[in-house]
Amino acid sequence: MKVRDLHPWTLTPRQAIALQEKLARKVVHRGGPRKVRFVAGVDVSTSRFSRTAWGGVVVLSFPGLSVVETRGGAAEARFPYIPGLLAFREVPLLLDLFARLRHAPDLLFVDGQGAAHPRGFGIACHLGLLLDIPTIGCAKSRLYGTHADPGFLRGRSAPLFDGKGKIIGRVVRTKDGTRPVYVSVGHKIGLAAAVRWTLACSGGYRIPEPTRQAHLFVTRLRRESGNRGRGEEEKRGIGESETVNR
DNA sequence: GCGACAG
DNA sequence: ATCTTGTCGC
Repeated sequence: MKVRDLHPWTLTPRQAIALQEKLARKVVHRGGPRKVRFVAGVDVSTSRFSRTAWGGVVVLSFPGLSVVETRGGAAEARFPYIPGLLAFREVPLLLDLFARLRHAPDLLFVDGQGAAHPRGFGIACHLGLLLDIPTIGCAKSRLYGTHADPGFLRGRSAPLFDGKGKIIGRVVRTKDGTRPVYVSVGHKIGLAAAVRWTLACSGGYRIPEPTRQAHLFVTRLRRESGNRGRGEEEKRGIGESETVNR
């Protein structure tokens, strides 16, 4: 039985919120990966003409940050995009892709929030909890919380506060002068470590390499497998690759 | 009631 | 996220 079979995905928004409140208590906001050999990134792209969603998982070596494996595919998104409930739309597809992965990531970057969420349970927490691995939520824009300007230079950051003065994440400048990214704890990692890993996995671009490679992969997958989407789902992943361990 | 609102 | 042409800056 696969992980997804243990989880009810066909929920109403109200039920989804109740589930988040329940699962949020199980998230671990401390620690971090001990030794990192593989870092992964995920991305999902949706069609405007149908409910088709293309997704991809890319595993990179660390500290080299070179791609060692890619898995991709398409499926029907069974839940609409609702701010705060993104996981219910993207996680099912991503779990299927992880089930086909040969390399087990030591750390995962998720394109979205972790604890910086209305109920402290963004998609990074959701994925981390179901996969039971350290995850970092690194979003391109804000969903929840308030903050000051982190400063112009790469490496600078500012705390992200919830409505009660509690720090739920950090706004991090990963590249001089570009818009900052929103970093928050996903699962099995602390905020300070999450920020350090984000910077350690960012090079000359604003987006951390794992997430950036996942986005590039999905864009390529979508282009090579014919766009559009309506009809046949469970499409094969094109351009998948793997590199034998060692 | 009005605005905010990951991807 | 998606769509879409040009354009501002290093």
